[in-house]
Amino acid sequence: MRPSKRDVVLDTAERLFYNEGFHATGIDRLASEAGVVRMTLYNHFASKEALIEAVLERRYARYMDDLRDAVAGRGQGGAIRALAERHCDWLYEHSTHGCIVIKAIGEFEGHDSPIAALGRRLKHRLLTLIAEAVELDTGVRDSGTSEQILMILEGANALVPVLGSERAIRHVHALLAHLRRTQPAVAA
Amino acid sequence: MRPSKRDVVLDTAERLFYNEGFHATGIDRLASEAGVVRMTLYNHFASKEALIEAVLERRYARYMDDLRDAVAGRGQGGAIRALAERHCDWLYEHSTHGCIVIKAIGEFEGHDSPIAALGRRLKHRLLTLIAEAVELDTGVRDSGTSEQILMILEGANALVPVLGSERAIRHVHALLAHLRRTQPAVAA
DNA sequence: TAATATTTAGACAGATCAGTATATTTTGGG
DNA sequence: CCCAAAATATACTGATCTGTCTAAATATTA
Repeated sequence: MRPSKRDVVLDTAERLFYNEGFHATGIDRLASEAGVVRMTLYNHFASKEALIEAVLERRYARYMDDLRDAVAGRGQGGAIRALAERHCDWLYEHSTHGCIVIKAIGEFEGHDSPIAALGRRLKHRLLTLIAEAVELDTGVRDSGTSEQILMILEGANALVPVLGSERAIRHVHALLAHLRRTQPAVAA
Repeated sequence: MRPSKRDVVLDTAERLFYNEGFHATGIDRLASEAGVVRMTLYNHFASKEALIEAVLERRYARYMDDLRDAVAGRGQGGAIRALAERHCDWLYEHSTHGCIVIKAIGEFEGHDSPIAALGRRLKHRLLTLIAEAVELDTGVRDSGTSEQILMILEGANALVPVLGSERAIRHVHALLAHLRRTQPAVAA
């Protein structure tokens, strides 16, 4: 059973939106690259906006499921490291242009678009996931530490296009090591 | 002597590009908001691309001059903190939507546009400035630490639209404190 | 095979996009 | 005041944008 047209459209949209930007990717180009006619696209998605939202939700669900898998099982003293390592894997394999959600917020926050609102919601979900990992790891719910870890991961996302994945990943581990050394509760 | 049309165009372009995005801001809208006719704009800038580049260079020159001013004079054991504090001031006052250079890279890196190349160049210049501050502060040229500081600042930029300026700023100081505590050479 | 759902082809809409040509008016400096 | 530079108004390209309509062709499924 070959993939449904809907999935092909989503795959192509994710690739183009991520690689070339949301405004820069036109519907015609998108449909053409997906090997689909424009009406098929509009048959599955009400508008370009709806398609963008679907892409963001699907990609981020995949990403967060990966993080959850990495954290699962890891009890005290390993959850944070496992989460960070999985994030770095994702960085290396799928995020050579930074974070698609940050890019979406950047392109759409001006007009308080629902896309930007969705982007912020997704980041808050990620923050919740990190907070759960922190609690699992240290036994303490510490929103400050959680937000600092998120900040490190976002810094890495932003710097991938500037420094490359390898250096960004190395610095994630270095900064987390600093966190661990000064906050023994977060130690590995 | 009132500001030249060229400056008015640059000011308006900076505001619109930053608040609403580069692709999302059309030349007509831009000229109209600047109180200028489209031909005046093209009289001063060869193309929209050239205008974007001029905006990025001008804004980032202002930002980096601010950082340089903050570092100047601060010798051993204070340069990094001064730089970070000035960055946070900038965050609070001018960067409520994150960093314009990151946004530009995000919108244009797909087509290896000269705009994205300029963005990366500007970030490398910032990295150089940070490395000089680190050397001034600790006496040692440490590119790893410099890149980690840059990563913290970029993480803060990215999270301003998600967490707000106040929390982003607080976490910059917290993360730098962790750096200082584990690397005594970077101590304040 | 027959009924149904999906996909296609292709034209069309109205808006906006970046950029140009030209002729007129306004402005500022000597 | 005069001249040159700057800014204006206006019309024009040709391309692209998102989104819609309809009718024919193709798949799927019962």
